Amino acid sequence: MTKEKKKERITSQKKLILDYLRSVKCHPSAGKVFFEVQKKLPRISRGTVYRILKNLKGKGEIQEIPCEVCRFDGDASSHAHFICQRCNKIFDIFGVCRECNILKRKKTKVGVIKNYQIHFHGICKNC
Amino acid sequence: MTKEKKKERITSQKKLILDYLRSVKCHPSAGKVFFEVQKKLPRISRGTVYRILKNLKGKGEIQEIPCEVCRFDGDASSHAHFICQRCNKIFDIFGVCRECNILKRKKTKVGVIKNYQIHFHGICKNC
DNA sequence: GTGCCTGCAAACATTTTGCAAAAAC
DNA sequence: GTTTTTGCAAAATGTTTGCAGGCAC
Repeated sequence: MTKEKKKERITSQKKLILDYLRSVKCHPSAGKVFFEVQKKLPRISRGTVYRILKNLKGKGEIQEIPCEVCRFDGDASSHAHFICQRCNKIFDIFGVCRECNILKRKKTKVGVIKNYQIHFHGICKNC
Repeated sequence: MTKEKKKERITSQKKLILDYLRSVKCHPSAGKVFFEVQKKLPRISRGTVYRILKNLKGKGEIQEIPCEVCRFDGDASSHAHFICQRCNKIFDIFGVCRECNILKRKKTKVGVIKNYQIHFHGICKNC
């Protein structure tokens, strides 16, 4: 009863940001998203980008990768990331952790797990 | 030859911060570290805390847990963290991922893994 | 005494917010 | 027409940095 207040609207800004994140293999920061999206929508503002990213993350459509400065991934599935300590590039690694997938959605001693993230740190093959 | 320039000094600030992180079970943010350490060393500055935390992390003596706002853990071993989405508390989970331990220090397609972090997100038993 | 480390304060980067105007429905 | 969303700019937050003086060695 207290929920059906507002219904969300589809705007060009939202579509553009989600399309951008889905289309790109890199893992851009909020600033990078703003910079790229601005090319197509010059009047978009930084605040809007932050609001939309937060909104998409809240709906589980994208995921946030917290590192030095947060990065975003258009693929919201639970996969691992390899973060290069030298160049800061982020690579996807799929199918790494069977045990974590088993734990997911189970009760642990500390609480109920909804999601997980794995970050590997090291030096990438280009560096 | 290019390395042996400076030799590091042991200061009361460094000792205090490391002792604090090692003695505490919570996973404090930089701000919290400053606040707590300030109780014993009223003249310490925020800049010093940030510098020392970065230094300790660089030496692998502590680890940084990147989430909304970075948190630190006096235990630098590769163990998992459970982060409550409601109260933001962080819990340690040990011995979770055998597969990740095997991957560690091995070459993968993307590069050499030195370390990893696993973050579980969910609702803790208190919430 | 030498040179690294600290305290301070200012600078910087990133993210959030209030509000009026614009856009979606 | 109503209500959500945006753009703007200011503010809040978190972190880094330059420099002079202090402290470890």
